[in-house]
Amino acid sequence: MTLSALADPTRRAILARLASGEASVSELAEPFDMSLVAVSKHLKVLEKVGLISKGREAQWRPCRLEPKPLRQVDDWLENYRQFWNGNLDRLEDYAALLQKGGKNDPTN
Amino acid sequence: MTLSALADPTRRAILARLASGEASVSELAEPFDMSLVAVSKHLKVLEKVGLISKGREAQWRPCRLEPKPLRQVDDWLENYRQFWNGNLDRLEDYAALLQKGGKNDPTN
DNA sequence: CATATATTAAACCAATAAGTTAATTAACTA
DNA sequence: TAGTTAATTAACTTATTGGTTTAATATATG
Repeated sequence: MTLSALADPTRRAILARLASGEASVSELAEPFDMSLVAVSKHLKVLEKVGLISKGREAQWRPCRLEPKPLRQVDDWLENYRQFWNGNLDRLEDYAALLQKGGKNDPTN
Repeated sequence: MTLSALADPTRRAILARLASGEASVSELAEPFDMSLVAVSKHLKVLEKVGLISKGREAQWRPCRLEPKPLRQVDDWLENYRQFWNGNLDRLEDYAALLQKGGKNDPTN
């Protein structure tokens, strides 16, 4: 679910924008060449998987980044990180490591 | 692309399997309750984004995990890692700054 | 050669995703 | 109260996705 939400470039751009602070729906929509409604739907997707939360301030719904799902992706990646930053070269070693501390898939 | 490929649980399970060593298409398909053809298509998706590569050995196509795209995801996550492994909740601090009319740089 | 095995290709189908426009709800403002 | 702004809901269209079954392509072996 989280990874599907992250699969869309518009949604990733929204997250990047929110990394520099809260923004309302129309502020978030402004850079994109699509309707406000479309952006609102993207925000709903992000909200459903917990990547953002929305507040209420008069008629605005300030959105903010919620990092927990991203941290879960990071945790999931941990299973594979040994493949590129490790000193290991052989698959058998990876297997041993994964047997020992492998995490299950937290992202679906 | 990469994230869309990772969005499917079957494909993530395939990657997890390949983390413990090469496997043929039918070996990879065995655990799943779907046709071999379906798994073959999943492998094609993974191959297209570079998450796996296929060799040739007689009539078998041994698949192996290719870590580069995963490392790119890891690099992308780096932009957000500050939000959860820092010693302070930057988002809440940033919100507080905005309330006071503070400046606009979340990275210092 | 004939047949079995491993895999891919082609054609098809149902469900989902991403977008649209039009209508609706809610809150502020003159 | 009337009108404007912010955002969501509803209904719809089109493209993509994930699966199916059947057919084709290689490769190995009796």
